[in-house]
Amino acid sequence: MSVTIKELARQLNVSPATISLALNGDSRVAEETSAKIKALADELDYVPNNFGRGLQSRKSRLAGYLAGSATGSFFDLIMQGIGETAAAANYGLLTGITYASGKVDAQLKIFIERNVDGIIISSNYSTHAEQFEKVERRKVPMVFCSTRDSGRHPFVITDNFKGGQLAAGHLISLGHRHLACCSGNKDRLAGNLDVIRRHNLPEPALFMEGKELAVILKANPSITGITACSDAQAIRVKHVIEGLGLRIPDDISITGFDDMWFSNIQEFQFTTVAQPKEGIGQAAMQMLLEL
Amino acid sequence: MSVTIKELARQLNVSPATISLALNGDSRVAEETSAKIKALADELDYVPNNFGRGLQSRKSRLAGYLAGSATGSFFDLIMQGIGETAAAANYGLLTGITYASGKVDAQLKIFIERNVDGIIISSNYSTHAEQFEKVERRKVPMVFCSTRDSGRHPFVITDNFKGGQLAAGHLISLGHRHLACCSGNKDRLAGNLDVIRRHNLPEPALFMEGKELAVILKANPSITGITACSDAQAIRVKHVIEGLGLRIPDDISITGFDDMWFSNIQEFQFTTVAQPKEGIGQAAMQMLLEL
DNA sequence: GTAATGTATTAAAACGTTTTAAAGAGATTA
DNA sequence: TAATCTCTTTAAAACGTTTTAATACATTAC
Repeated sequence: MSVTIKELARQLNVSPATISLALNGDSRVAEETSAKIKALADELDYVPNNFGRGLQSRKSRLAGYLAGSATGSFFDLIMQGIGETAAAANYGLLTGITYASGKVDAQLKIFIERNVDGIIISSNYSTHAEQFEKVERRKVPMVFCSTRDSGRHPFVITDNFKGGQLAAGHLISLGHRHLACCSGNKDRLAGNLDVIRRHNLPEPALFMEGKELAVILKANPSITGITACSDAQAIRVKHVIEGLGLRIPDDISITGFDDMWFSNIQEFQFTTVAQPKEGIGQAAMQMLLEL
Repeated sequence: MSVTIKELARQLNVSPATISLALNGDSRVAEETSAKIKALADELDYVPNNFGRGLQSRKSRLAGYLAGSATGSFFDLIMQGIGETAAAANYGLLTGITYASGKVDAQLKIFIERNVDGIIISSNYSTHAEQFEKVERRKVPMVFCSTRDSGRHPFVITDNFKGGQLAAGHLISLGHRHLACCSGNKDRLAGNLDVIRRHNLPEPALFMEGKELAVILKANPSITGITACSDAQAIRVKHVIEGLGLRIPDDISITGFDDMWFSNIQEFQFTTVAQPKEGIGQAAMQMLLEL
């Protein structure tokens, strides 16, 4: 039973309308009255009731974030970025972790029922096209985040091509001439190849997983640099290499691709291409706010 | 401009009250009428407006989760557990990541303004006692999660003593007789000691960080088992050991303590004491629901 | 045939805010 | 003195739901 506008009005012998106007900084209300009202509101720790307010304004000042998983330290930082930007704009962030895709529907329903003003989605459009169309029909703005979408919605993603360029470029600048590249991400690989070709270096060997890599390394001792396509893979690669009796970074250098918070544990001894995950989240939320 | 109860009422030539009762499964409304109403609601994709509803019921069906950080892969799984349980109960989960403690206040305010029905907190009570007292005064239920609190609130934490017993017990069962134990967590260390003494084994060496450990290991070659007090530390310990020319697990075994999702990457070659983080989150949310 | 009981529906109020149009009080101008 | 203007305040309606007490009608009991 918290204090309401009516209560303030009663205590100050003034109408509820005046209270509302004053607290919203409307210039029509006299300086003196306004000051009195704000003082009392402060004293009684008045907090506007979002139900009443929302009913009128049709805005919940709530955003939803739908992610497949909270773990893997990828989405979490993105979420942190989103949350930060949301909070700065006085928005609450409703999160839906749908590690099982059967829950997408349920989560979206929860979002809709709470009248979220917009939704950020880190999940493929196509996988849940039907559900997302339902959201569209309700005219709830959506922004896709670190996923490409149907083309109808704004989205924010990492520039993987550039990331690939950075990774290969780093190894080349260390003096490596012959590389092995993970072919797991098309754009990153394209970035790798672009730089390698610009430097007129030999075509890199391509691999997908550890076993394959071991074979390649044995057959091509000239390979001294490896671009993994995630940090998790970099760790596996490191293990394979050590298993072959080679040392890092003396014999071979590795680059990862920033998907984990722990890649800055220096003991891992590999360089990673940073993804500005918080920045991605911030950008996504900013976009949403502008809709 | 979505469809409202009034619209349904208009189309069916029935009063809004009847619609409300029918959709809430009140037994007073006739079977036939109820069926008709539900059918139309379905067809028009009616979703009750939470503002109107909340205004009346004073319930938002929203819970808040306040955590210091989304990263480190500790809170994220807890959050997942909370979110899962919340969703199952048709609750939305509002998350506040306050990596900078200056934001605790702002986040709590956002929660309060959205009329959350309860808050789960993974943060020390004492650090923000003043803010939490404000929440208490508003009679918003709080549950503390993986943190001990003032004593006035329910809380859920891992049984660290038992975890310590498990870690030391595991090493002993592998045949290790002389251990080094991390003294970073009081309860876990007590668990370690308890098991060691029960087995009448020599007192373990205590350490806090890597450098210290290196000295200890050089001085005590009989030490072959190490209990680290987190997985992150286990990795650092591993690096120290390898730096001394010892091999894992041939020469020395390590146990970690589950704080990261990646401890199941088998290349790390250490055993970790699992914390049921999702379970912790689920339990916390369950508690909150019961308040 | 009247009264008591039961069933299905509804009118109206309430929840807390914002907004619009109007009212009231002075001051200024015609 | 009346008409106009400015400045401040307010009454009332609206937003969408739930709930309470009332109503209308049919059935059963006496």
